[in-house]
Amino acid sequence: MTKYEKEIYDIISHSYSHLTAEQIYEILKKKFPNVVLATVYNNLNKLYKNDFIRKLSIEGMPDRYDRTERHDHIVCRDCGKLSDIKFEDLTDSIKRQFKNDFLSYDLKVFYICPECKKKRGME
Amino acid sequence: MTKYEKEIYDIISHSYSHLTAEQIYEILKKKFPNVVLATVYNNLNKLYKNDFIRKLSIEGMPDRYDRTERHDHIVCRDCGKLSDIKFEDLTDSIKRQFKNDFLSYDLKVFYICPECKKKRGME
DNA sequence: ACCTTTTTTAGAATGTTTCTAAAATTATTA
DNA sequence: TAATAATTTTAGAAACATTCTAAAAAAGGT
Repeated sequence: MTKYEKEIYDIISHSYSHLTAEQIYEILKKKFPNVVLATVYNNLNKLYKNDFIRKLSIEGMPDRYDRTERHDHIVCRDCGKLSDIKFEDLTDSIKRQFKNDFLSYDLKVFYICPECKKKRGME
Repeated sequence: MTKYEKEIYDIISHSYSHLTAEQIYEILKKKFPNVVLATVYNNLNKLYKNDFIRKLSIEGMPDRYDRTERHDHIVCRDCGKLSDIKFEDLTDSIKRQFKNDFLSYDLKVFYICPECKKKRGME
């Protein structure tokens, strides 16, 4: 792992906030003021390809990067707010159906977060 | 529902191929040569907000639109190819955990499709 | 030290999606 | 039905995220 790859990996694996490339870049700049956004993307892609990090695509927002430790997500359908949840582990069940022939899975539960419920006027 | 909203809804609900906005636009143009891509986006957003269609965000590809009928997806981690699968229904299970307070969920299973396996040289 | 490979940089380019303001259409009301 | 209001569509610009390209810098190997 190169310097930046390691740094970016550390940022993601110690964060619980599903950072965007831009946010990672901002964090990295504090320590390495000369680093460039393309470097962040390069290393994110490399880390993702090698399964060191997860990549989350939420409809209508930039991609977010996450630690690989098994957990699921709940997403507000109105504002896109993303939080961690831990739902039952489906690995074995999926393995059974696909005869081990899968890498990972991604479960997203959609809801309306309390703030957006207020906005919508549905208490 | 307006004319285009209805047309777009029909295209999506009769298709099993997870169309992009661009693809829907191309289909629509055959019947309405003057329609414009922004109209497609407007109506897709409206349909999505009102829960008439699903929206699928796959890492590194344009959003895709899908019928709401319950089913899941399997995605090739290398090329992004998307196919329908039907995994056990998790609705009740999630309902139990979230006390009915959720709208829907989205399960994506990642794998390497046969073509990409060949490319990678892993038969 | 020299050559090779990999990584980073800088900035342009690409692709998707949203935005804006005007025009067209549809619905409402008098 | 004419007048007005509200909604939808258009056209094109703009925004935003991400990738690409070529050169420079850094790291690795002999």
